[in-house]
Amino acid sequence: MLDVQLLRSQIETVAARLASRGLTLDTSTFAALEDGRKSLQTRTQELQAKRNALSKQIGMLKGKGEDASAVLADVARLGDELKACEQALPGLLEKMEAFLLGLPNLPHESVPVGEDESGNVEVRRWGSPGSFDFEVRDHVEIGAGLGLDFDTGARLSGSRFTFMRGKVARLHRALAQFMLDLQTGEHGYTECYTPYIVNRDILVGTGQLPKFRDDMFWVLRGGDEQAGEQYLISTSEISLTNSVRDQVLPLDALPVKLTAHSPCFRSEAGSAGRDTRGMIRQHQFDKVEMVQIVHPEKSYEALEEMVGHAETVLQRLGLPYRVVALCTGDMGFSAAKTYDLEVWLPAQNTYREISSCSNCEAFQARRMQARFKNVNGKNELVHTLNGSGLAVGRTLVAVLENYQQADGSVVIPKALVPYMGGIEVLEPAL
RNA sequence: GGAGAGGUGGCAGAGUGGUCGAAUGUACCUGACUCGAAAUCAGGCGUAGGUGCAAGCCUACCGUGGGUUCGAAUCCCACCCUCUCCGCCA
Repeated sequence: MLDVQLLRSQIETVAARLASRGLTLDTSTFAALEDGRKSLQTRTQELQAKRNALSKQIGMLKGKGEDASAVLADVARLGDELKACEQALPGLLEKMEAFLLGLPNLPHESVPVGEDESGNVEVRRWGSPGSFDFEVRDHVEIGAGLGLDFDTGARLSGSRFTFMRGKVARLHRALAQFMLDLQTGEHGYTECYTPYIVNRDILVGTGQLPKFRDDMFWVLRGGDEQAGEQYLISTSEISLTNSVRDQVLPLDALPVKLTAHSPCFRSEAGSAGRDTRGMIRQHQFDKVEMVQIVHPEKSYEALEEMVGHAETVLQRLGLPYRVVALCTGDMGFSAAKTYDLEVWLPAQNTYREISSCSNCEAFQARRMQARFKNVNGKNELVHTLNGSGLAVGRTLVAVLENYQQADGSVVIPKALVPYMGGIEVLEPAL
């Protein structure tokens, strides 16, 4: 959420910065809401102050045993207008809140301006795509003999679900374990296990709600028709970041660095027809997520660091990738700046997103009321960052495709061998 | 699921309709005393929001949401959470 003070004082600047994201700020709606809010709120508070003062008088008079009927009559005169104000104000404040909750974050000044992904800027490349002296197969073909079973996934749950058995299932687990060990053991993140089902407010905190409800899976508790719905997390960023909501952290607690391996559930509304083959785009996938809660002055430093943490995973696995700075038009709702990591997929002959690292600045912190005590002893909003380290399913795809052999086997990257119980090559069963 | 107890400021803990945003203790900060510290003494010390150049003034907040009342931490209703015991259960 943007700082409402900023909108009040510099609406044109805000509008210009949002325009770079392709969003037209409805300044007249804001102005109308703000005018209404200001007059109604000040009037309400004025009447409340009068009522409180008169009520105190009544208390004093009655305490002394004197007649209070005159004051009582004064208070009664406030009645109707006060009641009307107190009834109208919450609705107006909610409208204002809803307006603010629907606005995306302001892009950082260093973000390249662009309309869509074609405006993204490649920052660097690592590794070079391998050459194959045979026709490369995609992960669907390679995986078929290794236990990667899309038919069963579809039979159980429909499209965009995958069933894995045997060696591929183990490889999938090995990848997650390896990533988690790396981020906790070498990069200083605290391993977490979080709920996968969360309350509505939690999604408002990180920005999935109210605007992107269609992207979520939501659930109802058995037997209780009255209970509100809860949501399956679409990333553990949600539960990790919200772990500091409504908190005032001591200065020396920063930075908080958290990581978790979790499933992620996404309805992929609006993605019909995209990446329908294979496990690039699934309704359920695993991810090792990194989250940092940092001092506002350190957040851009932390972003660079976090990108490095994600890159390390790809480097240890020997997977070629590039780092891309997303442009204003391609960034996510909550982000002020985002780097994507794109891994080389030989079967697609292109780089595909495998990690996304974002600095959300105070955007989420303001929604969550996540603060720290600054050097002056004042409460100040933290900055939050999140990044994938990495998406496990897509990493599995990348390993299968980049390490495939002519005979259909797949060499296990050295870093994973210990996690595979010493297995160095996956041989197809068929 | 059943029975009971409870949710008040960083913590502890009072407050049962009227100058209560809340006693008191403790922690913390500032000052005094001290060579320094401890002890002691004095003062300060919640959050969000509105308004104002500012000092300040004002509003809301005692688990959450409603209600009664001129006035609610206090009374009423619903819900949530925590703890204890029992049942069930991976």
